[in-house]
Amino acid sequence: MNDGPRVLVIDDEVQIRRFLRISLESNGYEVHEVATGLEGISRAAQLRPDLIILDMGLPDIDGLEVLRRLREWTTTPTIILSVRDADIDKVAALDAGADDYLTKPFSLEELMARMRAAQRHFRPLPHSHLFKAGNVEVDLSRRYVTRDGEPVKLTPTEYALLRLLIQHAGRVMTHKQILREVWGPEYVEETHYLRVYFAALRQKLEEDPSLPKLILTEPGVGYRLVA
Amino acid sequence: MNDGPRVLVIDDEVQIRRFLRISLESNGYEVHEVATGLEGISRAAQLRPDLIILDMGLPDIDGLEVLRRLREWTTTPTIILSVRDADIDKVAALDAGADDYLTKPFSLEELMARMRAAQRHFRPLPHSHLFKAGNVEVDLSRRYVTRDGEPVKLTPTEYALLRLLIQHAGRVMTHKQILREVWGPEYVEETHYLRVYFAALRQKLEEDPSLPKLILTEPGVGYRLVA
DNA sequence: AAAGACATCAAGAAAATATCAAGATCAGCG
DNA sequence: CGCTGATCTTGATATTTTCTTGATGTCTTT
Repeated sequence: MNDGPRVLVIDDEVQIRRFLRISLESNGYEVHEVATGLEGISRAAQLRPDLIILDMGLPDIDGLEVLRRLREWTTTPTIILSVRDADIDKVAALDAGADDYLTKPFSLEELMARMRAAQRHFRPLPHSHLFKAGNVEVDLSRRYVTRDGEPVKLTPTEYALLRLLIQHAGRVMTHKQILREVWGPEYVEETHYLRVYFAALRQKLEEDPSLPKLILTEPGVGYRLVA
Repeated sequence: MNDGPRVLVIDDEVQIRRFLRISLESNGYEVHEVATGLEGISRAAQLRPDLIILDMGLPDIDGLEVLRRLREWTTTPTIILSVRDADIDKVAALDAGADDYLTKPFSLEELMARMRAAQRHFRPLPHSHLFKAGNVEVDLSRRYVTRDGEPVKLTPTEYALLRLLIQHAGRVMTHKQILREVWGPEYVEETHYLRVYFAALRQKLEEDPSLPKLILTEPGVGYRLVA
């Protein structure tokens, strides 16, 4: 399993690591494990996990200290495992930035539910990816195109074409590249499509479609979108 | 005290409410309390608390149902209190969108630490429980829809569809996204459902259903609700 | 001036969407 | 238990949009 969310387990007990590896991997997680706090910190930096499971009783440095050091640079959701059930320990861990605190022994079901809950908090805000050139604006995250502030309607193919150009803005894309990306490898000879669809795009986006300033033709080579 | 974070306590036991009010107010929280689930939902909409503490055993509707109804329109951090310690209850609550789950009796210290942890997660989303566009208004907290001030009756599926669009107002939702969210992952191919139900929604909400101004079709892609 | 590459326009084909209505299912109720 | 009304599902058909294709015109280079 190396497709699901990446989990970093920091625990010195082999049995716990083994148990978590088997259980979580069979539930679609990609599990990485280390036995010490220092390893944990460096592994977290390198791995950029989606979730950290941190045992409080580590051989080298205190779990609380590991958590503090992690929180200096990352907000990755972190769930604490501990044998200690006292309030004061829970309070200390949560206030140091833990997202949740489970007392050993814990049930796998509860751990996984709390993992899902912790992960929900981490959803990165839907930053809208904006492209702007001249009087044309494209919001790739919303699939929304405007010209002079007015919404522009594009067909699926037109939009796919425009998006490809934006992703390579400023650079020339050859006929073959474009055809392969938008229509598929079996269409690389259909250069006529390009003429038809670029004409349509210019019609919808250019001030004067016969004197394009945004979508430029590179004769004999391909097309280019100004950056 | 009416300056700190606003907390809404939904619990039918007077002693618990009293205890929480005194304890939390003396720690700088602004505490509001209700005794039933339905009150809780409407109070949450009106008050916009920073945090909700929800008891699972309520006299009118099940706590889990209250949580689900809250999660239809708000992501306010919500901590569950319950007498039940079984995994299955915890898992159900956390998967329904709870941020944390405490078993009674609990310690005030731990509760407050978990409250602080839960609040850290809160990223206020630009969601309101009221949606308005054109002559249509939707109150998500009451599941109440009006057109020109007149109540509109929607079937459960129609409402689920509308709610999804509202939660993503202004951006295109693809056919698959909609089908997965409203009908479930096994329905992602049933694009015909979309036609039928969008027709019904337009019939009920649009001025002229054949010239929709609210629910727009993006051919080949999906649908979009105007923002 | 001719050839090759590109642009434009338009019409038929294909795909996607809208509409209408009948059968199936389900929940509440006498 | 069967009835009733509401909702969901399914199918048939109409309408709209998009894709594909061909014909024709223009520009540039040699």
